[in-house]
Amino acid sequence: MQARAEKTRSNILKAARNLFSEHGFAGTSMDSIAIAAKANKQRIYAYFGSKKDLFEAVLLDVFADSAEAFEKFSAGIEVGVSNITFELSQYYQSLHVQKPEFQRLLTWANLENAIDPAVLASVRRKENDCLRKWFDGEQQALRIRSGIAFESWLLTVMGTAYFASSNAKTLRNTLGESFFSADARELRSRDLANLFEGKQSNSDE
Amino acid sequence: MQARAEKTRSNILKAARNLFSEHGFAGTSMDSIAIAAKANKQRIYAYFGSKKDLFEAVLLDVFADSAEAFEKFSAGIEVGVSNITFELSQYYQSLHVQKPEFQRLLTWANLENAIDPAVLASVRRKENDCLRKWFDGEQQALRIRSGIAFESWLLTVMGTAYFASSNAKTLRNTLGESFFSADARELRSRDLANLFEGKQSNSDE
DNA sequence: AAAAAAAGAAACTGTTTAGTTGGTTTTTTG
DNA sequence: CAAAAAACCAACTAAACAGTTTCTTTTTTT
Repeated sequence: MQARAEKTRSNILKAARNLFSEHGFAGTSMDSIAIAAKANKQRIYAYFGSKKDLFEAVLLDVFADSAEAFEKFSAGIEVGVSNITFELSQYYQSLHVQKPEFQRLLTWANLENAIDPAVLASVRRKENDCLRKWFDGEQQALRIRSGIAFESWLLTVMGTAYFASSNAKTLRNTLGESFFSADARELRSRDLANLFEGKQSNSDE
Repeated sequence: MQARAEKTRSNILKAARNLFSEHGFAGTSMDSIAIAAKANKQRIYAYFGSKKDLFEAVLLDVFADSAEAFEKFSAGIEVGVSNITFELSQYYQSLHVQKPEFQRLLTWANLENAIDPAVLASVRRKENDCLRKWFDGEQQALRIRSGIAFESWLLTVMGTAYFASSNAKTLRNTLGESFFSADARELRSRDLANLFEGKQSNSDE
């Protein structure tokens, strides 16, 4: 494939990512993608085969970007020094703010059943293993309280970030605009870190 | 409106709710709704005007059901006796399991920008006020630790339930099937309650 | 300059879609 | 039973859609 062809392909992929993330699979037409990519509709079919295949290609592209972002993030983490819960919460929250199309696309794909579990597994595995290792280490070092399951921790940190972004309109209305400032985000990350911090309070019930 | 007409209208609304929640606004055709409702397509337009209007009617219907469910839940809460965090977490999680179309429809509507903020505000206000009252009371009674913002608490409890349901396919893959058992849900609720319980650990940093 | 790869323009097929219309049948109600 | 409300049937319009085809133009490579 020549350089020009590569450029056209990537233009199409980028346009498709924008439009699919904005309007979903059913809500996006191939014509609109061609126009947005400033390319010929024929080229889309030449490079991607079908609308469905194009959507999958977009998903894979997003997965790759998402994995790359996590690589960068994890490279900056100093185990034993960084507050993992705080940093992770900040990371997920800022990801949702800076790359909203990641979450939108994933959400569309989830709703539309467009995610191939096998593909996803291989993508998530690496990130998940890293997180589990961190969590176990922190919990053993008593920097994360005992008696809390990894799944609860992960779900809480990812879930709050995801929920805040996914239901932004709802929350803006009930909790106010200030809810979405960087300061408010940091406060939430700190609250989360605080919750999971240190030893156990009382285990029996 | 006669009884028969009422029945037809409600059949259409129910079919529309199912299909919209399954395939989204763009992914659902009026013909398919008519067939599912075992009604004439014309009747849909007679009762609801347009596809968009029908979608909004479905949303309002879901909001009403959702508010009713919360009413029932809150009636069973004994302030000072129940563990609010635990009960609320259980409530939201079971709601997502038992009425998955609530969350699916809300998610579609969020993605498709189909929610009228003004309408939503009035719906959420009541529930939100109740939750805030509960939270403040519990925090003052030292049953929820101090130094944690209401928003963090709410986001955590609602967010984890929402995230687990929204990304079920993803999580089933990375965390396994057992993640979705009633026992696992209860464990998560208990973990959450545990996190927010009691006094403060250490506030300065 | 010649050959080949890449891209464009534009019309086309066949299907699906939202929404409409007009005539007929069924059900309810007075 | 008769009027009126409710529902059905089925064909229709006009636009949008995924995907194809044919032919021409531009760009790159040798």
